[in-house]
Amino acid sequence: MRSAPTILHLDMDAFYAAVEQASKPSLRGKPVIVGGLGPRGVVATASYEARRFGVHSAMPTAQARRLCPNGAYLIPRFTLYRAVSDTVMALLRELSPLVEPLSLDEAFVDLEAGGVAFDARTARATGERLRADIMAATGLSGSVGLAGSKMLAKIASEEAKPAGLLLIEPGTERELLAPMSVRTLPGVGPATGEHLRRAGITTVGDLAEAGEDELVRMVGRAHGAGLYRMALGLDDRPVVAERDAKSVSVEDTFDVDLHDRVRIRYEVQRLADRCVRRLRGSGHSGRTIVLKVRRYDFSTLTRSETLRGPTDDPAVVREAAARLLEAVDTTGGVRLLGVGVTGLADYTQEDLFAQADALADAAVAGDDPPARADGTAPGQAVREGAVRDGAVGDGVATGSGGAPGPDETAAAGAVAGTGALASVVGGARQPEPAAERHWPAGSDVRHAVYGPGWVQGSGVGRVTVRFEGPGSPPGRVRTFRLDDPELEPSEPLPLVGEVAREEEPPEEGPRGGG
DNA sequence: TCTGGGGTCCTCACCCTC
DNA sequence: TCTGGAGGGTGAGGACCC
Repeated sequence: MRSAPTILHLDMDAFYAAVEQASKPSLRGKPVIVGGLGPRGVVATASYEARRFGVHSAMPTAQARRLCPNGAYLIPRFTLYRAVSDTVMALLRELSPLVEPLSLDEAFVDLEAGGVAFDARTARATGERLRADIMAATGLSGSVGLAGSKMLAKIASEEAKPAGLLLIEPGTERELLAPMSVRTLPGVGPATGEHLRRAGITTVGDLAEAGEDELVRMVGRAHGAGLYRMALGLDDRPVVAERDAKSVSVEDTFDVDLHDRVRIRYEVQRLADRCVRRLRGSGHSGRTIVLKVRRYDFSTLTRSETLRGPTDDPAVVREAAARLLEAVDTTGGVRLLGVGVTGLADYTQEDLFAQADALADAAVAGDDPPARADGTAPGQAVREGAVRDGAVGDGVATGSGGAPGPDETAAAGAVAGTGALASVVGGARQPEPAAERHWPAGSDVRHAVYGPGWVQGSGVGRVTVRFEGPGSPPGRVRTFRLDDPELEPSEPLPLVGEVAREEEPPEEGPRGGG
């Protein structure tokens, strides 16, 4: 615990939704919900306007739609969020070399290590300047908490929301914390909160009064001791700039439960490949392979297998995942499958995917994907978008605000999400000749005549586009055929500063175009 | 129409070795 | 040779976070 408030916690306000409002002028001041749009999607972020209707993070999107039927429901655009986040993190690194990002929209900064704050006054001035700099650079607001420890700085930024700054003077912690709910403390979620409530402990003050022994008895050694220290306002965790990843995993929730064992095996193989791609992308190999299965009743089980040594060989991970699957009863249906690797080590081998592809090309008939549950030809809808970009929600953002198109309906029983499609016929990928293009709500597009815009909704063979950008006034809406050749997916426009370069040919969009 | 995705950390059970 | 405890590795699951 430091004697000066030199730990800063920044939390961007309703980040994803705020970025969407900044880039889509017609949504400013309106309820915006970003998340999975499929039947099993959940809300990632809701704008403050949407929160007034009771919509919040982690709520099923279907429930959000009932509470706020007139909100704008958009898929997440992680490429843009990452770019904005990079800008914000760069501003934080100007304050100190010790910056610990927690996510795209949150970070701790050790101001003392940057030599910019030694007392409350300079810390506060630094925080205010940071908020102004972020607003100037991105057009977005963030909340700042300042305190002598990470826990208190985080609590302070939460209390300061939205668009505020709160400094907790060292020495006032216990008094400040005492009346707060136990749920304020990091690590106290619904289960622990309920556990404590049943014992009559509802505030941080109650926690401190209960004593360490009692808390350890109730919630376990590590958690109990940690809770007691936090209740006293004690937290000496340092700000850590770099953290090593401990595991890599991918998972998909399916719009409709899978029952066909052959299909389930096939999905596990695909997930294993995606997982290894990500593993290799991060420069790691790993020793323990984990299979995750969530069944029709939402019960979740994991099975794992530890190898003799670390691997990043897709064939090895595929085989291990397949072995693990054999030990799992999937009767009744499966709503989610996941494959992960833990026990990471720092190395990768040669491009084993290229080798595997070469082998597959040489023996085309050897590894046919299974027939789809709806009876269509094997492998007609293999999602490529997910492989290219492991974005959250890729597997769940099926709906697009309107009625599902024919392809969506056809795929519903087989493939969650209908991103860019490619054919795999007899093992060789071919272009999808007749695939209907998919326009997820919120995605960026460019029209040859009307310029840049975003998809407001699609369905019944039509896509509705609003033509506007971050710097423009609210734009007009136009409707096109789904296969309009003048409409293309495009990259997001920057929020502030750099003027969009007109008429530069758009690169292949993150969701492809078929 | 309930409940995503990618993580971390902790606890407990079980097995094996010393 | 048998037994019991300590401790590490492994596997499974729960809770939590953003």
